[in-house]
Amino acid sequence: MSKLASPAFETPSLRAAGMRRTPQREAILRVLEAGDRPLTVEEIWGAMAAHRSGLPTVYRNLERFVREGWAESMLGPDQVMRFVRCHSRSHHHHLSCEGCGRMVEVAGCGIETTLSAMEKASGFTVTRHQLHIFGICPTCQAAK
Amino acid sequence: MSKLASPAFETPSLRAAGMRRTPQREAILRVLEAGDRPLTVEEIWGAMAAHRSGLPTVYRNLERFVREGWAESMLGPDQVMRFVRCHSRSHHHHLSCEGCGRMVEVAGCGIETTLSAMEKASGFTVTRHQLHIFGICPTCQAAK
DNA sequence: GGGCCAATAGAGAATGATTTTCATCACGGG
DNA sequence: CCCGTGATGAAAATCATTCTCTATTGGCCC
Repeated sequence: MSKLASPAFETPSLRAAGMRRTPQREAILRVLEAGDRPLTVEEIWGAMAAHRSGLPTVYRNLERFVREGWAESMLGPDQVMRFVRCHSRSHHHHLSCEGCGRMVEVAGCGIETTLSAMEKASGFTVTRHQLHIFGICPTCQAAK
Repeated sequence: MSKLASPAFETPSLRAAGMRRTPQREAILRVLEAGDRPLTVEEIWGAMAAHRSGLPTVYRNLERFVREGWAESMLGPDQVMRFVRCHSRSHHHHLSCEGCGRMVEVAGCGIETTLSAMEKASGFTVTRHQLHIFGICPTCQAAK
């Protein structure tokens, strides 16, 4: 436990992605990491306490993280944009609770066959898809 | 073919939905009906030529139409909100071309089994889902 | 370890889509 | 044909997001 203690939660690879390692970026990632539900820009900004930065910086970086596939943005039923950290960069979908907003990531995707059927029927070449699933989480079901 | 000729394209049922039948509403629906791709509010507004109305009216009515399930809103990759007429009020999904923006509606949905698998795995009770599929339409594929 | 340069952050203003306000208007039941 | 209520229009207000421009700073090089 010397002063050489490892950086614990080493940021994925800001560097590897060609980005400089700044305290703001690490703070944003940390906040996203801690959130168990999609967060608005203001929520993320407000949670950055120590490293409070300018909103433009939050916007700029979130945009970049989304581009890198580290986070995903989604427009909820309330028309507000929210961001979540993608724990997996491989194919997955999000399942969010209409009660508390909490969200879980569902690995994989079982709709490939559906998609290929659609391709055949329409003549389109499918390039990508977004699937957002809404429901009530176990906790909210119990609270009901 | 008397002067009693049916109102041709009778609006779905503005009245039945508790809405008054106004020229603005009919114009908006007509524009949506004619569009073969998601349209922005400004595009819809601009296409209302004869019945030019105020932008707030377009917004108000689109919101209502979406609520009634007659249209659907979607945020494209360019972050602009667009609206499409749902030809079917039954379950369906949209497949849009990343080349020209044209969109087709795919009847049905083959992901029920996937969803129920997710329900079991997560403990959530799934209430609804959104699936947006992107691809290249036959025309754009040929043009390539 | 210090210096350099491009990348990045900050502040504040600008932008622009969407919404609100409120007075006027018109659909449609009686 | 009249009235009450819901709808529209015009203009202003909102407010999230973006832009501009300058000051910082990360981190590769020597």
